[in-house]
Amino acid sequence: MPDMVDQSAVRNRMLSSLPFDDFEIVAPYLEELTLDRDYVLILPNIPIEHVYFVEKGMVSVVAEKADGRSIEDGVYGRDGMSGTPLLLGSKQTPHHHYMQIGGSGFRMEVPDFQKVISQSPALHLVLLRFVHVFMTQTAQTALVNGSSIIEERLARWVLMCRDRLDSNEFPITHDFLSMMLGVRRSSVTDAIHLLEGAHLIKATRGNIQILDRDRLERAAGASYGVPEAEYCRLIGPL
Amino acid sequence: MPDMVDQSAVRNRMLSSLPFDDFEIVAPYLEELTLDRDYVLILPNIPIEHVYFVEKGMVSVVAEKADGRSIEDGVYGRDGMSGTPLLLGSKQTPHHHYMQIGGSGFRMEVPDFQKVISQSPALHLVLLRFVHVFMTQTAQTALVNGSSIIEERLARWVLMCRDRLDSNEFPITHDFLSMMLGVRRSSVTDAIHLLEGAHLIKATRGNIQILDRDRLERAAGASYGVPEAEYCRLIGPL
DNA sequence: ATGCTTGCGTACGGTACCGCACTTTGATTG
DNA sequence: CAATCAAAGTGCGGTACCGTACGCAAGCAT
Repeated sequence: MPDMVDQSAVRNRMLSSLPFDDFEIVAPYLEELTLDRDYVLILPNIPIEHVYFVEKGMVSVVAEKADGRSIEDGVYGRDGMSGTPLLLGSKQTPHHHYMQIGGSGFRMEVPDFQKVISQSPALHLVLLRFVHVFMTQTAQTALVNGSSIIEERLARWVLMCRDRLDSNEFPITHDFLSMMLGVRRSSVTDAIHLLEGAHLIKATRGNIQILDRDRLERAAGASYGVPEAEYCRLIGPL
Repeated sequence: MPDMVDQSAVRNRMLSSLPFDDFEIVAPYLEELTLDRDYVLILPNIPIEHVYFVEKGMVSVVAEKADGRSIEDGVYGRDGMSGTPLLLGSKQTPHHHYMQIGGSGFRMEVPDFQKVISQSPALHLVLLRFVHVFMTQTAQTALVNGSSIIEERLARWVLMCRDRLDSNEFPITHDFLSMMLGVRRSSVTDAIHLLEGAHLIKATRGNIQILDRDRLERAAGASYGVPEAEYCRLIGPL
């Protein structure tokens, strides 16, 4: 058995929120690893081999159309887990999961995960609740993709990023943001300039820094908040 | 105990796909009822009291923004069930579920549902799989809302409707479609005229009829198909 | 220093869709 | 059959965003 992970040092909410007895069931199967940017957690339509509990960094969940266009459905980091389809009777998913912001985490082989789930109802429950919240997030993405201007959607994305990292600053290029939001790269540049002009963020080459979180939230308007409230209600503060 | 429902007459896929022994567990709690257009199955942020198994008709799942704008996240009919949050450790959801096309179905009180779920792993599994497919549908909605023109999205919507009703014709107004797609009412009118011009559909007052399903699917392009394939893979043909 | 690559600023014509509003038509009701 | 209302047709100016593309600058390797 590998060295036991110390729960008090764990940042992932799915793991840190467990009663100690449940954590002890899970811990022996956790393998720690670094998760560099672009690391693929799940390939579309391929059976999942490992589930990942992110400690640092952020994952993008991306849906791809047959014509090559793609867009981000949602993001997660230490607030969740990869591999939720396994809880829903599917070994795979049509979506791509990869590290958008590099970091680190734990992973577990799927057979071990299935065993652990059956032994720890507490873990099973919190993971199902995460599924519910993530569905809410995806629904909110559908909503804002259809009804909000780019500036608001960008503000929402930056806030979601902030919630999952513990930093007001993170590395991201306009090019990647344009893929996430499903818009032109130069439209992202324009939207960034608008938020910068209002002194809400500061952008440098490959980097975005939040200057005023409260006013950024106001800039996001009704785009931001619903899934976040649902997370608090069911799982706890992030 | 009410009269037992005859499984062979049941059209809802969640119920009709069950082994007979499992169906017998479920059946005693089913209450048959008509579901008129606009009937509300789930109110946002209010505890769910009944779960519904639709037999005929179609449900819209709608997300609302604080600023009043709303958009459809997905639809279901005899392919699914209302009340999936209950499977995910939540008694409520931020979304609105109501009959978009009137019909009929069964309902069950939530405490009975919880009991039935624990007694029938087969039902539990197929419902979880439906959750997975519905997530895929919502993700696809996010994708097309952000990257497809209205004409394609309309074609997708009509096809999804066709899949869930057994008719090539169904009652729907441009006004409702505009709320579902999150666009202007007159933009819907324009898109309908385009599809009509290509002889794919025929629209009359408050009504849409499909003339050529195959070519309509081609008109929907990459917008249509991914969640539908996932349903077939995990649950079966619809 | 020199080149090379990647990320960003900027421009221009084009278009899909918007908000608003007025008209016309079809169904329903008294 | 007239009155009424909901549904659909139509028009017009406006704008958010697109596709494309070209130049510049920051960082990296040689």
